Amino acid sequence: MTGPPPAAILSRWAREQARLKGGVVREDTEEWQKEPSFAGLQRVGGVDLSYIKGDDSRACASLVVLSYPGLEVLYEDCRMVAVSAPYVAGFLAFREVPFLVEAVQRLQQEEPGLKPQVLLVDGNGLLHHRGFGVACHLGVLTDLPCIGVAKNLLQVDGLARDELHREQIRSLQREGDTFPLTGTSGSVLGMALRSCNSSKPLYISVGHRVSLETAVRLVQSCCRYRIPEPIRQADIRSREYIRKQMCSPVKVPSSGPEREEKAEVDD
DNA sequence: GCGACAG
DNA sequence: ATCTTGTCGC
Repeated sequence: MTGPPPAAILSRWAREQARLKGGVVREDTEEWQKEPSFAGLQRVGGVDLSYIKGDDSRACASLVVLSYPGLEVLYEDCRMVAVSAPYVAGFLAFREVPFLVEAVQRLQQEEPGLKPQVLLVDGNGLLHHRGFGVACHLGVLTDLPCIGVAKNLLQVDGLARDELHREQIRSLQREGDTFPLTGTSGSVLGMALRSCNSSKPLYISVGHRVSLETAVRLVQSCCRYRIPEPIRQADIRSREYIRKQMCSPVKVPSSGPEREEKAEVDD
């Protein structure tokens, strides 16, 4: 039984986003953001969740912090989590954000000195049905500068994967080339970025406390491959964590060769 | 009404 | 997100 959630649930979620939306800041708020080469920026974070093929209840949430501009991993946190909310386009935050907030809180408590100065988030920020994607959601809840990095275009406000869009993608010749994602409403919701020699661009949008211009430049400067290193490392580590877990011994609760020393608690 | 729809 | 091997190229 994997049907779409009741409209009432989605409505409640939408209201929750509307409540939080007032907290989004779309301008640069840190000094390093105003420096030509981001002088003063030393740590960039990345978050991601990886799922198990046949299991829609568990996933691995990971948070990594990389040095900047060296892009070496300084901190890693992978943890199995019990996902409850289903995946519904436009409501990704409700599925993934709780575990990411927990990871950020753990980091603040255990290694406060490694707190990232900016976080790259898998998904969109302002480029969203209600102008409040997962990158905004996480940004408001943690008050960390956040940037939305999506691998596919979310079709919203007239934006579509149509022939015009494909033509615009073809126009991105060199890495670093971009074109604005302007909705029917007239506002620029994000930017398509050719982050490397891949014909497939990244879709960058403001999450929290970062301007779109800074977001694009920063993501570009974190790319060794198409996916910016912080997100790529979080992705690699979370799927590796799951791969190992699937090779580990299976625990069977009520059967098995040896189950005799168990002191059964009967009423 | 139907289809499209980040991860 | 995940299912999936080799393979062509720098």
